[in-house]
Amino acid sequence: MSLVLPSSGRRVSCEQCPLRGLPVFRDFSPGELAFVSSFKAGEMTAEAGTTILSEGAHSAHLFTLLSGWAFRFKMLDDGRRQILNYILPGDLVGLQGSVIGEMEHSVEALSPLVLCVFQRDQLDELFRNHPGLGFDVTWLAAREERMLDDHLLSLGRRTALERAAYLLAFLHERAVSVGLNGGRVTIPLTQQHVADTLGLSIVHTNKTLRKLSNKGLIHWQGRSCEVLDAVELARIAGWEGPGESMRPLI
Amino acid sequence: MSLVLPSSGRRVSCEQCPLRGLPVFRDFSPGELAFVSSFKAGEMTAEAGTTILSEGAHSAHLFTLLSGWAFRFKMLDDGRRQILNYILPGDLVGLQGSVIGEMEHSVEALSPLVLCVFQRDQLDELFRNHPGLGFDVTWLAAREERMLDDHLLSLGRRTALERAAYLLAFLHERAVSVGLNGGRVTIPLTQQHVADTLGLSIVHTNKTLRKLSNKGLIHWQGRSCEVLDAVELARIAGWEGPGESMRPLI
DNA sequence: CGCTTAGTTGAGTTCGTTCAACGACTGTGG
DNA sequence: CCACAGTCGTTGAACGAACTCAACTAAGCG
Repeated sequence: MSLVLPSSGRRVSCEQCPLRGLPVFRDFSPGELAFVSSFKAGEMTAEAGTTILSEGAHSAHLFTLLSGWAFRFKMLDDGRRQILNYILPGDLVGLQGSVIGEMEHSVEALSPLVLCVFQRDQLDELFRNHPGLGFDVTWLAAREERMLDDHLLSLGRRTALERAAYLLAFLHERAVSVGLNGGRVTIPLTQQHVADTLGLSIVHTNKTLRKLSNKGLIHWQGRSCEVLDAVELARIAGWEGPGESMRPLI
Repeated sequence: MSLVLPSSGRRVSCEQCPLRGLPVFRDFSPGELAFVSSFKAGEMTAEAGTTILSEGAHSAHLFTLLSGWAFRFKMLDDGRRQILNYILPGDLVGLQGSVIGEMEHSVEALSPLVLCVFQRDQLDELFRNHPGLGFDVTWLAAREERMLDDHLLSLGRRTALERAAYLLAFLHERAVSVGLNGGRVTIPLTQQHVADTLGLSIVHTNKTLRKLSNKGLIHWQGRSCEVLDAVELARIAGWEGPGESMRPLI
């Protein structure tokens, strides 16, 4: 479980960023792109299982995930864990900590990661010289807020089966939007992660996933889940989908 | 249940704003204050029970709550309701809708409200001409995100009693921070609101609140709850508190 | 005075939990 | 190469927390 610290060597230039070409991300002006490029201090890689940021830390960095899957979580004193949201390519990581100060949640890698590293103290400059990008940061924060609203609705008012269906439809949709569908979508997590996301015990999570499996909607194997019928999952959950158009990529 | 639309008449000037003097709100520069003042298009009042913003709407306005209590919520098709968060004086209302476009939740008044009204399309100007205020908007979005993280932890991993204790300690703390403590703190909500916040049935909510009542931690009467021992409530919930210093007021 | 809303309480049921045991798979060291 | 431990997933059985149903009180309001 090693974590490679910010390297000066840059492998992916912002102009050539493989994410930027995706249809979900809005076009940036040359000026914006140049600033983001200069904002980028380097790259960081991390193995699966690594903790990227921990609760209580005052990180000097802000990240954008380039590739891989990660998740944010909080814990109670006695060890109970709640996964708050998942992080996919194109997502900002550590904004809360960068803006307010101390982190109040931790971030862990589900798969090997590559992250773009930004200096927290250059965020002021971003707001000062590129108001459009400042607005974009707010936009991304509002998007995260929306996802959390959806999760709250799920935890508070959906049954176990509906919750599981929602989560998998949600992750499927996000994966597809960033092009992680080589024919099929495979989500790299364990049933323990699902349990800690849905607020269920691991035993009942297993039985619930089995029901979805028996209906032919998902296929669980090893440490990952393949979504076979996202439309039916969304229908079971009564989930409308993200209703989201294009978004910025910083 | 009438809702008084934006009036040109301004009763409270930003410079004289009764909230601005509170110790939780950071000082603004004269320039910032002048801009916020010009940003303010008017005021709006609403009676308890009024819906301020509804899911699916494209509101041309953004608000800051001046006085009163409100809440954000979402509903499933069959009527199940989840309260997402509460809105207290000094909070921005409708930011998600203003930034992304369509509202994906509704907002309802718990008590009579007074709101400052801003024009959504002047938000660009705010980011362009006052980067510090732009940063502040992001700061407030990150703060909301934090509260939602806490709520998720609660719904996912706390017992009914812990959840209730957390909610009341949380609301108490927020009320105190904006000076709503005339000796004691009284929260204007019904047990149905508590149930829809905690993800519990109304019957079980009643029995849970009764336990807190029997311990002498709260006093329920009429359509409101008085918090008697916020420290013990926080201890039961295992809640650290908001860990929050000063914040901006827009 | 009847009507509505909010809160209360008991009884029985259901959903999700804990406890326990087991199989499949992976990596590791002798 | 095998023995072993560790992780992950699976299933049954018993238990408990939270649910639904139902009935009732108290307060507010026309």
